[in-house]
Amino acid sequence: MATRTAIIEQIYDDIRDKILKNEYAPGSKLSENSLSSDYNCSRTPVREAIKRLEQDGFVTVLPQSGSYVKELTLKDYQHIAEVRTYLESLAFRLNCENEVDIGPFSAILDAMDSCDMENPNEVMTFSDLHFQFHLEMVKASGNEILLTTFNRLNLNTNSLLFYQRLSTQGKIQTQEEHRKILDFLEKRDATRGEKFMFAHLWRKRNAYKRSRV
Amino acid sequence: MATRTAIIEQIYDDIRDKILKNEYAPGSKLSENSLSSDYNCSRTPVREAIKRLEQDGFVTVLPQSGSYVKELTLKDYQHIAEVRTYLESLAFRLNCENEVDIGPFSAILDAMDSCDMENPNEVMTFSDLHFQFHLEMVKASGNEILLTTFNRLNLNTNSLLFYQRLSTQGKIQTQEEHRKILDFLEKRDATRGEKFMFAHLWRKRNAYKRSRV
DNA sequence: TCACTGATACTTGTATGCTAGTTTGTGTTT
DNA sequence: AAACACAAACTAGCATACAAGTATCAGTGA
Repeated sequence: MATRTAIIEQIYDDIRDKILKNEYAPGSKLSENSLSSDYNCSRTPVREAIKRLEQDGFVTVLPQSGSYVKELTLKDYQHIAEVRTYLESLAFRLNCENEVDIGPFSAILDAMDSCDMENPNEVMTFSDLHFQFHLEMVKASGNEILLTTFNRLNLNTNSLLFYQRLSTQGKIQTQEEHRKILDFLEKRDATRGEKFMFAHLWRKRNAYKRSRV
Repeated sequence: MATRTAIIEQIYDDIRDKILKNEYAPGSKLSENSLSSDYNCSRTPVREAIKRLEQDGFVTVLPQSGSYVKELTLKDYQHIAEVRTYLESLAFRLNCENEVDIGPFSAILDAMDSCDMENPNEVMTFSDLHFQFHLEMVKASGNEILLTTFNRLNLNTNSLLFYQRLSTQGKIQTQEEHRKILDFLEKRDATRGEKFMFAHLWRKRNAYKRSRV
């Protein structure tokens, strides 16, 4: 089977994950040599993985110099938020049309509810679940191209935490919105639900836009 | 400078172009060997280009077997049309916000007007310009991530021509809609314009959806 | 005639070597 | 001490060699 080609995939996913989780900090170097020894393989698969990451905007490659984790500007974050808003609005509409089961979504929201926002660890869990909720929305749509497109957006931890209200009060407000989104989804109210989903995400985009110095 | 790495870029663009223009037919084989002799280089750059094309959904790579131009199903076309609709709606909104100059757009529409739809050659030109119009809309937005995302959609000739009304009558109707879009853009009427742009594109999506057999 | 088997010629996957450009650090000069 | 120049060490770009899986086709058996 196609187990061989999975090496590149695995390296790509791994590095991407570490970038999104800020384990590889923006600006830090990704050397083909050191990575190839990390993964116990030659430079070739590492190289292809880095090329893919470059294509997706996670990495900047300077020829004959090195590959570096991309440092995103506020403008980049704004642009990503804009695209994201529209992609997720589409996802919501498709989910209404497909009459998807809201069970999995409810489960995530319930798990988020039980996070204690005074405990930093659980705040982290809350953020992870928050992203899960949105990712699930895209996955459920059944549009593979939409999912691929969404996954290529550099939605790293920094971008996700930006202007997030991580207090207990903030959690309550966020969850209220999420439950409202789920209500619209349950009622298959694409028009009003999409509008609400749009507003939910576009607000963040506007935060990026305003915070330009 | 970074002239070396441009080889991959060039090969990628070239193959992508040929796929979009149906010069490489869906299902046809893209051998690394024959391509590397075509471009007078080794397999390495060709290979990286193909990997990128695979990532973008233009090519299917079967391990130890070969790379093939992806054969898109109606469902794929539908999915692409869905994503496209939302991306271009975003582009329109951004163009309103940025108060872009409608001059270049008018120029394209004028050129389209002068195409004789009884002449197959000019029908081709009309289609090219039609795509240009939509691409320009995305380019003008100033959102690089949006542009990259849009370019990665497999909007090939087949998909673009599908259910296109290529008669003189069809041209008139299409152009009316385009001029209306431009009107909204000139008035910076993001809300109503976006709605119109959305309908303009979503109709095509629905055509794909209905034509499922 | 058909079904199966096996060898062969293909394909891509991976490793490695070489080249050319960039960075860095050291030693010299002022 | 500071600035410059040069050399050495590092980087990725690309070519090539080998490994391993896949498809094809001829030949043999029934």
